[in-house]
Amino acid sequence: MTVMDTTDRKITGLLAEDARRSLADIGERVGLSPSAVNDRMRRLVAEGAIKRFTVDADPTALGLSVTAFLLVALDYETGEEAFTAFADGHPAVAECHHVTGEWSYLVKIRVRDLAGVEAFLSELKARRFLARSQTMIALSTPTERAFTSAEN
Amino acid sequence: MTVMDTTDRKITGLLAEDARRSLADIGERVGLSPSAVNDRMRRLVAEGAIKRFTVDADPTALGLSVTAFLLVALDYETGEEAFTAFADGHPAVAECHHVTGEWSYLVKIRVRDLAGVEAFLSELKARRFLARSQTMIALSTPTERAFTSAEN
DNA sequence: AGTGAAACAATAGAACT
DNA sequence: AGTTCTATTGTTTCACT
Repeated sequence: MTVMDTTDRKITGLLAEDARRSLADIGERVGLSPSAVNDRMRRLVAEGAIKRFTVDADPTALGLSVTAFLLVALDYETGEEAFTAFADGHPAVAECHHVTGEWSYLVKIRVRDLAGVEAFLSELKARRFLARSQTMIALSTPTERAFTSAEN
Repeated sequence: MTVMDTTDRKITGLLAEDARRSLADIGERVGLSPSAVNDRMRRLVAEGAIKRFTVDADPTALGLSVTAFLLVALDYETGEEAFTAFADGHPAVAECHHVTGEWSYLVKIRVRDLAGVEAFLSELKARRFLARSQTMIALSTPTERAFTSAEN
């Protein structure tokens, strides 16, 4: 992957804020013509630096009122691949990270209600993935952004 | 907030997959004219069901190679508001959730390198937010999606 | 709420530096 | 890599149902 220059980063940042900005608008802010911005955007998408154009939807409006995090230690019998394939294919799974420390995986799920959390745990148990697990329900989430700036 | 009907949910889902679809394209898929889709989209944005149009950027391409999760128990002296305000204002913080269980907050950060994790922890310590904490570094993340379907 | 048409704005491509 | 010009495509508004 080619490294992004400052202009690429500005463009990506502007799009992260508002992906409906016109090429002319972005061009003005970064000092390029609309066509040049278009070329760069295509390149960023082709290279995978921009994975996709999407909307930030309020999960609650979609009927997904509960966010929960599961710390899981996999059963020794379980192949990691079987678990990650299951997680990736499951509609409730928003994120699945292989992490350092006491636990193997941190899984973030979004479900309708607490019964949805229970159902998800039951699925994991039924498939014998779990050696042990710990569940944290999000009571509130003061911050949740798709984009993190690179100022650090 | 008005409840979303099936068409609204379809539109939101289509936009989450690809926010650059034309009104005509979306209209065909949901059985409406471009104008009607436009009306609904405006309403969804106005109501906050669609929070914004954005891009899903690869953090690595932006120079943020490390994702880490911090479980934090706040110091008794710390006001929760002071902590959430700090987290929300910090550029490294991608998510901050108030959670049930042994820990008060789960914080997801994205930083350049491991030194960035250490720097963030130092900041928390310097501000005397921490009673105790636990850090998990993401070794790999098999799944990370902005959008979770409502099929559960 | 939705349609269809016309006016307007944005994007994509070509020719060129 | 970038610019400008233009054809094509997409969006917005409005009168009407």
